[in-house]
Amino acid sequence: MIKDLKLKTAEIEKISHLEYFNIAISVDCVIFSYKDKALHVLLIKSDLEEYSGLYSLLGDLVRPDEDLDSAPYRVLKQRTGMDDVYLEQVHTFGSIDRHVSGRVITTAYYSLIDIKHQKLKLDQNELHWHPVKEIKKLAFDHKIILDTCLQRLREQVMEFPIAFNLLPPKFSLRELQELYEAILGVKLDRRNFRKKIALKGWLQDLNVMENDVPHRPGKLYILKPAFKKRKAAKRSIQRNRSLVIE
Amino acid sequence: MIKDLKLKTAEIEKISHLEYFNIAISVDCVIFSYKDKALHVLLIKSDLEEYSGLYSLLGDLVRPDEDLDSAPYRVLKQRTGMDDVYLEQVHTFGSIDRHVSGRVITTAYYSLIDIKHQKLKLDQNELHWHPVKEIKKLAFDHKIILDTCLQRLREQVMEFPIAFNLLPPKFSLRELQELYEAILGVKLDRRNFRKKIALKGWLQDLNVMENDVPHRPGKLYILKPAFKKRKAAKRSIQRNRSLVIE
DNA sequence: ATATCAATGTGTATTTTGTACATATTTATT
DNA sequence: AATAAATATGTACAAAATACACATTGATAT
Repeated sequence: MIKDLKLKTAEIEKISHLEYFNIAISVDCVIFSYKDKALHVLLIKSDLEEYSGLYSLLGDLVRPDEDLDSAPYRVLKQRTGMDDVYLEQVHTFGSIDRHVSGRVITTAYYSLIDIKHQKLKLDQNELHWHPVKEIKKLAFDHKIILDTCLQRLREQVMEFPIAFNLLPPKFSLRELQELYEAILGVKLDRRNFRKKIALKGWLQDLNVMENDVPHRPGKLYILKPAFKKRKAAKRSIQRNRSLVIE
Repeated sequence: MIKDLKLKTAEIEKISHLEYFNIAISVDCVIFSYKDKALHVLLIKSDLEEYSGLYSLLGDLVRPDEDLDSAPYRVLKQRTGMDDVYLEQVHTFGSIDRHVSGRVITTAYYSLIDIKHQKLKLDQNELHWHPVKEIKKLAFDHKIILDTCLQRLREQVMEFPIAFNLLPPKFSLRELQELYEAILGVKLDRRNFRKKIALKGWLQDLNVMENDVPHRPGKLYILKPAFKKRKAAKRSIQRNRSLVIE
């Protein structure tokens, strides 16, 4: 292995196996959801003394027998019970001292999930949704990871039909616009927003009205099936060696 | 460490240290340059039997005592002698079987360098520039890494003042346009290109003419100093333990 | 010196996209 | 029946992207 990576023999001798396999690799998931007209992220209370009272993202070490891109699916499945989620790799963070207890390089993914989804069960209530806007500080470098993922989400949300992963299948244009406003952190003009979305051609008019609003109901829409693929990180077959915690 | 990542004690016992530290992490550099009016990439002949005759990207294992983002700088410095390069992290590739000799997860960076730079000395002539367009196959998953990095470069080149890293300090608008055409793989309209570049405000007119062309010379420009920062991956201080190969 | 060649340098009309903005309509509620 | 609150919709204007042609300059060849 070391040979493959073009070190010379003399150097190889000097380097113990452990020295190069001394770095752990993890994934961290920035799991976004949308409720109460605000973007939320799923956090867990850090159990490290160094970070007592702080929250952190959901992550886990990557297993030697799973693809990197499979690891965040596993984390999500374990923690939320959901397995049909939108996931996208964003960036890999690897400062020497980013983790207090050792050298861990982490690949960050963001995920978009519909909080009303049936399967969603928050693992032992250890997990809580936090409004993204109110998060000032997280354990490790997780605030930077969160900010990086939020920025990426903002870059992509107007270009690709991904925001719909945060909504139930049927939604009104008002709900959709409020979602976009929550993600982007800006107010949008209703007419211009509708024009833009119409131009994308992502939506299918159901010719059905909302029935749960205390005012004039709006039309309901769905994302056209053609756009329903959950692209991004591929979900390859996992070959777990019975390490799954459930 | 394992505790921090939220495995439970029962599980920890089952997992040997080596099992989790069994994954190596590397960086691979897609080093772009520009010559003969074509985008080139720096490759090395693979010395693995499995890939005999194929070329591969320049990479190395990340050392336990260097930041992830520092590793590609080290690789570039060692291989080309250059240390003031533009580098940007693109994506991390981690399929189980992407590397024939073991589990290696790799973070890909692309780099832009001026091939006419004085310091550039290709390590023992093992390295060669290949026109990107002509590359059909590479060792490992390096063709996919190359494609991913090229795509990212194309996305960024109109938005940020980075293409200039591929040119000598002084250049004509013709050279700049030819460079953009090489990167993007399309012909551009001269007047529209100039208008667009002018609008960006990146360039400073030197009021000096080319003198090495067999036709009417054009004006020479430089990138305004304010835009000369090599952003992207930060170059943190390395704390190497005398492992540098030179 | 003159003619030719090849590239530089420049502007306008058109289309497309983004932005600002107001009123009539529908339904639930009182 | 009146009111309140949201839906639904179009147009004028500005900004950005695109398509397109000709006069000028300097090097070169005769």
